[in-house]
Amino acid sequence: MTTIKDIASAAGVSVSTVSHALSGNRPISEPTRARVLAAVAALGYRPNKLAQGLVSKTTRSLGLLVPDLANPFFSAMAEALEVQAHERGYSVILCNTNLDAEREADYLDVLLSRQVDGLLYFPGTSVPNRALQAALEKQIPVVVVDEQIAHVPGVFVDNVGGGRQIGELLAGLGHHRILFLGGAEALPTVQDRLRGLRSSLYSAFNGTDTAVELLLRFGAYRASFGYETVHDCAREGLLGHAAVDAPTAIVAANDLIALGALRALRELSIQVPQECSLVGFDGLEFTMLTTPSLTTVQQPTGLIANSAIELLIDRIDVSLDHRDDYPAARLAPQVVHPVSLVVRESVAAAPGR
Amino acid sequence: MTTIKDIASAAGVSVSTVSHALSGNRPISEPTRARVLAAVAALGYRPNKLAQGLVSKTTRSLGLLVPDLANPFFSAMAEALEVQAHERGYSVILCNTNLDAEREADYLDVLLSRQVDGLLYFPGTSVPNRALQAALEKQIPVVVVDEQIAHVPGVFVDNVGGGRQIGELLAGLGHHRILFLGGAEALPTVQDRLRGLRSSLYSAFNGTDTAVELLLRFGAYRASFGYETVHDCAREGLLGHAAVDAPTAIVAANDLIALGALRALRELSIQVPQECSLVGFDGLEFTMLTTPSLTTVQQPTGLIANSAIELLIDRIDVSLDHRDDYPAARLAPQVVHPVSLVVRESVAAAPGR
DNA sequence: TTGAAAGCGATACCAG
DNA sequence: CTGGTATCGCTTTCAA
Repeated sequence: MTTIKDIASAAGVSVSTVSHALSGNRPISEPTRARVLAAVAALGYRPNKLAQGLVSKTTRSLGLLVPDLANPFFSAMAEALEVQAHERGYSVILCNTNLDAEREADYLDVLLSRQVDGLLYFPGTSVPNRALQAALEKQIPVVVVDEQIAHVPGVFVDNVGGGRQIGELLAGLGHHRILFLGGAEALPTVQDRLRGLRSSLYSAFNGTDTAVELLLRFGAYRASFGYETVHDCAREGLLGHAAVDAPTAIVAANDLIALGALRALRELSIQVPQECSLVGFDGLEFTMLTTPSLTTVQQPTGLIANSAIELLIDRIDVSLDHRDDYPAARLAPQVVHPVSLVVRESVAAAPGR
Repeated sequence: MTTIKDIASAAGVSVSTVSHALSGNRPISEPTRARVLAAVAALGYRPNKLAQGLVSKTTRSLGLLVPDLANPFFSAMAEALEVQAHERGYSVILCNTNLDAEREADYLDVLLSRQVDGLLYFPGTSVPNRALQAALEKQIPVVVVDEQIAHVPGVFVDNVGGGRQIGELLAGLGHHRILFLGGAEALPTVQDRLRGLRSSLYSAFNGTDTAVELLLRFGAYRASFGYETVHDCAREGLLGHAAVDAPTAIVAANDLIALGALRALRELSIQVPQECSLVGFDGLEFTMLTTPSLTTVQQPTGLIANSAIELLIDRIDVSLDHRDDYPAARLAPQVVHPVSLVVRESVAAAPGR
């Protein structure tokens, strides 16, 4: 392994000269710099980031805490975040928390001991995040992605607005009996999407003689939840051809749930969208490939990643500059991105209208 | 930030004692160790991995070079690999190469300067991997995942066998005109799957008066390729109700391609499986949720990840022990996992038989 | 414009 | 069983 000393002797200069020639932190005469650069190229020198980090107190690395890469939304976000980070010269340490508080705490330890400059944190769960709190106490820059947490900088989408758009679409088509398949009940994203849906439905039918009926089921952001719940509902007589007053539309809190529901509806021979409309959330790629293709709310993953990295790196820079009076700079900016409804085949007018 | 010195003074011992009390590298009297541990707990001390790595020449970190996390197979593998690595005390640095040789080289630089102990490498592309060669020359332990590369340790599946199982299933159902939708033509995984398919078809129909007709199309491991190619074929009169001697089955080189193909077939009103059977490869979760559900070859992602991490860590240990006579230990073990065909709704007997 | 030397936070060797 | 100290590879004053 070739070190800065090797370069120094090869170029016939001191190590400080080499260091400065490479960092540009002080003027170096052109001939000297050329000799250094030549030696670097000749010996294939690569500065040791560990040593650099040890003295500079900064590693240009970020920790990415994500609940579950098997969820395509998270893997899309992970990809986008990593690409953005790399463009700005940061490396990403990947951590699969599996929604497990113990694992989270564990990872936080590892990341801190690896001296990461900042944390990208996906809550994904509704339990009060001890790990997140610990990180904040350690004064390490954190950006929460995909969820709003008070007093913590974050990037997320207008989930209420997304829910509202769904509601407006469905109300306009005459749907007023709707089954909502949520993820975990306590999840803010689930609650927000539901809130938007509910409010737009109520205001749409306000003053008319049709009553809004919103049937709620909660579970998890997984296809199996959608699949099983639809079958459960059928078994309970809430859904199916024999059911009276069955919902005419199903709104899933994310695309995975919708996918599971779609499969179950097919098994129950319930025609989508003729007998029952179906809407997802996230805008995953596969939603355009299902049969029927899925109406969904598109999340701008690239933009989210963009703002998240920007926010985080800004905070890192701030905390570097104001190492002492850090609390003074303690703003908690929140970036909200709009979402857009993508209407596809899975939605039609309510039957009998 | 609290350092080992702080612990030493807090516990009233020397730094070496603290170090050894924590590492267990030499006997420490019980009372002393207790005092050290108490101080550690009290001050929330976490050893700085940078400093540790600088002296110990090992960082317990791995680089994961993956072409594209948007592909669910890769994200499933990434998740499994990271979980395994974490269980063994290793952190994973995520790198999205996007099949771009320049990015790969770039990442390799970063990873080397970060002193990773080893590399998990997904080729994903067929171009001769300069980055991989460079890594090998640097003597850094590498394990190639998902593809066999001569003289490089690797973990992959029996793609030929998977192709053969597909061929046997289809031949048994009377399919002898088959459209194969490959990924990139030069990809070994694509070639192997095709080879297995072809050989089993030929041997099944050998000696009969039915001729095997295998139509080949190559493109990329993406849904859009499957979608567009099926439409192209229809436009060319190779597929569709008007086509004479249209293939009775489509074999896609992976599940994404199959998903795209399924959608296109639906748009062409070609019934799957009554008019055309469809088979994928990878065994992604969504394949059981499509309509019809997809027959596919299941890859054991967990097992693959397991062997890959094991292989890599073994090699790391070896290269640590034999730092000098390393080439002597230069075996290139290759682990092959079997795959299993999962038969679902998308396959039926060839029409008219 | 350049060099010498003091650390960064840990490990491990050498004494005692 | 414990303590001092050189060292890892680099950045960064401080002097020249």
